Amino acid sequence: MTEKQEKILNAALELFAEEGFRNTSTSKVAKRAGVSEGLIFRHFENKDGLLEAIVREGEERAKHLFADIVLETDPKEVLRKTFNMGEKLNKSPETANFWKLQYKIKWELEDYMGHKLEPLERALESAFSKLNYPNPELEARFVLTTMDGFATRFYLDKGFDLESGMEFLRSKYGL
Amino acid sequence: MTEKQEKILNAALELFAEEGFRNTSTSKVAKRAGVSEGLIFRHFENKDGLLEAIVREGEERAKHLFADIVLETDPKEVLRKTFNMGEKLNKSPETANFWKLQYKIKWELEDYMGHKLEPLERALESAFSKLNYPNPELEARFVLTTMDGFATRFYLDKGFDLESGMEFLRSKYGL
DNA sequence: TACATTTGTAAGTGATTACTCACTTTTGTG
DNA sequence: CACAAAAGTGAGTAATCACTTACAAATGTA
Repeated sequence: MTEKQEKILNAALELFAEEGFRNTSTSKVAKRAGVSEGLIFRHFENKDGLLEAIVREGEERAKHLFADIVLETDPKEVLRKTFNMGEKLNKSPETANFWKLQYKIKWELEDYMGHKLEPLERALESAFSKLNYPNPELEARFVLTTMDGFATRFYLDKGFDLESGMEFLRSKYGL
Repeated sequence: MTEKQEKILNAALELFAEEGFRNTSTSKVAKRAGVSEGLIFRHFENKDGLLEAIVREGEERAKHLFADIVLETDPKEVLRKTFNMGEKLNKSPETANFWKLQYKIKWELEDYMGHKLEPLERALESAFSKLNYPNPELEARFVLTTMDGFATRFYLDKGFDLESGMEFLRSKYGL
C-alpha cells in the first residue's frame, strides 16, 4: 500500500467513525487525506471500495487480537485473556476509533460479521467444555454477546466504564 | 396527529429502519407516504424533526414496555418479566422494525439514550438488592447491557435466536 | 354565507453528491 | 537515456439533496 493510499484510508477511517459512512463525502475524505478526490477512485474504485478495505482491515486486526487466545490451552487462561480484551480495544485513540467504526459499520451494512468472531467463539466453547459447564456452546455465545453489549455501550455512552464491566465478568466466572 | 402526519411518520420509520436516516431522502419518504414533499416540512419543519418525532415515540413506547415491570414488587417476578421482554420486541413486523430502528438510530446520533432505560435499571437494582446480590447496581447494569447485546445481535444476525438467549439468562438467574 | 386559518401541492432553489475524464508528473525498467 | 506504466491532479458531469415559495383546496367558525 502506497503512502497516499494509507493517507486516504486513515482519513476515511476517521471520518466514517466520526460522521458515519453515508454522511461522509468523498471530497471530505480527499481533503483530510490531502490528495485530489480523483485519486480515491483510482485506488479504491468506489466509495464502497473504501468501506471494503476498512472491513478487511477489521478482519485482519481481529485475527491478530484473537491469535493469543485461540492458541491457549488452559481454559481459565482463555477466559482471562478474553476478558482482558477490553484494554486492547482502548490502547490509543486511533485504536479506539478503529473499533468503534467496526461496530458502527455493522448497522450501515446490516451485517453482524459474525465469522470474524468464530475462532474466538470456538476457543471459548472449548474452554467452557473443559471447565464442565453444562452448555459450552450457549455459554460461549453468551459471553461474546455480553461483551459486544459492553463494547457498544462503551462507544456510545461516554460515562461508561468498560473495565468495571470486564471486572464484573471476571468475578462472574470466578477469575 | 392528522392522518397524513401519521403516514409520513410511518413511512419515515420504515425507510430509516431499512436504509438508515442519512441515506433516506425526504423525497423517498414523501413518495412512500403518498404526500407531497413539502408537507413533510410543513409538519416536521426539518428532516431532523422527523427523527425527533421518532425518538420521542421510542421513549413513549419504552415507558409503556416497562410500566408493568417497574410496578412489580416481587423481585423474582421483576427478573422474569424483564427476561420476557424479548417476545414483546418481536410481536409484529412493525414492532420489530420499530425497535430495530431505535437501536440503529443510536449510532447515527452517537447517543446511548440511557435515560430511557433508567426506570427499568432501578427496578432491577431494587430486585437484586432484595435477592441479596452482593452488587445490585452492577448486576442491574450487567443484565441490561447483556440484553442490549442480545437485541443488537438479533436485529443484525438473521440466524440468531433471541428466545434461546433469554432462556439462557433465565437459567443463569435461577428462574 | 363570508372569511381566516390550516392543510396540501408542484415547481422550483442552490448546494452537494459520487464519479469521470483529459491531462501532467513520477516511477520503474530495458 | 528512452519510454511505458502507474500515480496523481483538477475541472468537469448529471443526479440528487434538503428545503422554499407561491398558490390552491379544505376546514373551522362567525
